Amino acid sequence: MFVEVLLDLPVDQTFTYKLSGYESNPPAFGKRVIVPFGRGELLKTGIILSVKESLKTPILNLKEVFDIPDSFPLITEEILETCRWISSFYCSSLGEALFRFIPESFLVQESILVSFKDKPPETKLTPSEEAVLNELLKSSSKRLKLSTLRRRLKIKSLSSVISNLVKKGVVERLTEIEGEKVPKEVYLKVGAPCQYRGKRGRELIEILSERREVPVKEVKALGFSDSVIKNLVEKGCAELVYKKVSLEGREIPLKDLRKVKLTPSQKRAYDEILSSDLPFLLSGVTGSGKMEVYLNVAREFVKRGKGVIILVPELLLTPELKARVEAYLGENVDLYCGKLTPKEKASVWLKALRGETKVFLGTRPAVLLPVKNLGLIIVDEEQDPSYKENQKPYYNAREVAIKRAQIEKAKLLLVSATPSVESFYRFRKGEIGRFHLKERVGKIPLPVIEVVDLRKEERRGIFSKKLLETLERVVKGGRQVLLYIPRRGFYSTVFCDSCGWSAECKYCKVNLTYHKSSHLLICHMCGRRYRPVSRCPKCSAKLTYRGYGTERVEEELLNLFPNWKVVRLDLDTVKDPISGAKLISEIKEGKYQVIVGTNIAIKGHNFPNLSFVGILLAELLSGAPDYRASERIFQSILQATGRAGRFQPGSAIVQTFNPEFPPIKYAVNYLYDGFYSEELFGRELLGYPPYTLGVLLEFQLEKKGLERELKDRYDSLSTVLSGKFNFPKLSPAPIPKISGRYRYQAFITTSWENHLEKLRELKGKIEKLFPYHKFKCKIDVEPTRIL
DNA sequence: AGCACGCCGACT
DNA sequence: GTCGGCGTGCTC
Repeated sequence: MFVEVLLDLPVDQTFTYKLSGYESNPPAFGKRVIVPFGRGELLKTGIILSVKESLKTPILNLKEVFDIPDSFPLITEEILETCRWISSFYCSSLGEALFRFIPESFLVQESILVSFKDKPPETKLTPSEEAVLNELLKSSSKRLKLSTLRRRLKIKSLSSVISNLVKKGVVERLTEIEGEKVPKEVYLKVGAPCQYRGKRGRELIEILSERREVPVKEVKALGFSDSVIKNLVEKGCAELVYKKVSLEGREIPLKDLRKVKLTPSQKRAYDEILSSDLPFLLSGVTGSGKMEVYLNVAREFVKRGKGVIILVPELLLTPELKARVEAYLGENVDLYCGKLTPKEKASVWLKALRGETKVFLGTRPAVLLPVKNLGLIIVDEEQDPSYKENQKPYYNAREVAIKRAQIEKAKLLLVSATPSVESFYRFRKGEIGRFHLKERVGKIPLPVIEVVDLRKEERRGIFSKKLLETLERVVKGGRQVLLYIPRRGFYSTVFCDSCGWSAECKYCKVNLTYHKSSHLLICHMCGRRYRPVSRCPKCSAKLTYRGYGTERVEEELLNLFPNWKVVRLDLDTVKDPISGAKLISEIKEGKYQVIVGTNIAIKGHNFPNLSFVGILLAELLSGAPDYRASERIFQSILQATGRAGRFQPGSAIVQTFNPEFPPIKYAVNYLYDGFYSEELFGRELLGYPPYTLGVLLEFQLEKKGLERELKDRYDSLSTVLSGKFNFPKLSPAPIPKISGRYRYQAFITTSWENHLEKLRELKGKIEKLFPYHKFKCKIDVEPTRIL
């Protein structure tokens, strides 16, 4: 018998292995296989793509399968097909696409141990060989993992050094599979009847006697400590049961559903979503209750026995959201995101496979969970750029969700207060349905947004007089205020007014950001720190600090109003979800009057007492001067101002030097369709996405002096593919140097016609023209960041 | 991606 | 003369 195996390699190729004697655990599509690979005795984990009784064309030197660890497939045909699309659209290999989603604890981690044979070397050893031997002698077991040696010794071709040592008979290789097989789940059940004195212990016994077996995780979630469990087990009152996870699903009874009454327009949205055959875009102003609508849709699918995936852009939102979703659906919800431990990921993956959990809430990687009977994928905040993965494969989870829903014949629901231009374009073309909720729930009016022209208005520092008056009025009225700035740091740059010099990172050539609290200049690219300077090193004029971040706003505000309670919400104060959640609940309790925050502050939180939002400089919202600048300004203004007055009328002020700029004009007047129409018109005119498909090519030079050659090769690439892609001039990347490597880039575009074929050709040509050891080339299809 | 093989310069 | 640098091609 033969199996065709997919491995985690950057090549578009599968490998065939022979096998015999697997009657008890027959090979099948989707099961894992452990196979030897390469010249050494390296073992790798692969996925079986097909099983064959015989081969049409014989292959020489076939190797034998080492092991088939599972009795069930780990992936589905649909997941594989989605990965096929990911690999062709995002220009990666199939293996790279699939193995990015499979939890790493399912894979063989390390396979070679080196052990010292305790024999004096007969021949002379090279210095590297000596070093390896010394490390082995130091270790107590005289055994080391290859990865440990690599970490400690930093020898480049370590495996050849070891091969030589093996030849010289000093060292031997041992193979060991470390990769966790199916993780075991631990359950607790009642043991021999006994008198237990502790109060908590007796409570636990009572719970256990009601159910046969309870997962230990659940017991801990109920607030029983490790020591209680340990004591009970030691006394024999309870028993631990280790179970290898099986694919038999356990039915979990529905909890009581929370009754939700939809408003008439919410009900219309709900009905349209369910009756439409198309993927659907649910848009609506902030506070219009989009979540109630989509959770009701999800509930309907759960009732029909279907699985649901809800994608959110960031983890910070999820703990609060999980409780809310569970209350709505009366279902257990599992979280899934990159931050889980490998074991947790494996466990959630298996629960999805078994159908034990039906609803999953997660970030990017959750889009390919093997949910049993998948019926619905919801992409909340679909416009969010964090759906784009910035490692290979550079996929956008929203696009993968659309593709997967199509393959699985599942419903797709995009949700956003400020949809992406791409989604609006799809709606215009009739590819997706759309419902727009125009009003807030409870007839609370949208905040009135006032534009302040900074060229005309009287100012005190960074605040206009009008903004200050409003701030005072709102705070005195006992309400909260949010001042929104899209950056962190105190002053964004250190700039000389007389000669134009600015402080930049020596290695990254990016402007440094001054951080007042640590009194340091920090490079946000590589994290290097520098001492601040007070005089310009070029012309020795006194330096002006320009731009502003959250810290400066906080300080200037406290100078004007020393008694106010001000809180900063940015990456510096919200380092992890726990501290973030704490700050957020403090804000909700009314501990602060003013919130000075970056994007973190405006994502999905509802601060009930917040009634005023100030945007200090709308121009900053563009992020970078690329073709998406207008879109980002429009979205940010509506996202930020939408935080105001969720439960009682609120207002907002947008300060700008440029009040006539279309995205500002449309946003402050809530002219959604007007903005998207004008924006689409401009994109079409200039040949930008979504009318074209954009690909960002980024070249990294492995050493200096290759610029000429790179330019020549880029020219020949553009000649070979001239009819297929539109090639601009090659330009230095916005951050031209990262850790000593020079970077160049080009944003090329093409029509959507035959795009997969053209992308395949592009990838092939690039691999030929740009040898990897000289130029690292990143192909980023539909990038979210160009500058 | 790793890894080995093979081909060139600077060292005992 | 050999050690080790990097370029090239293969992995069932």
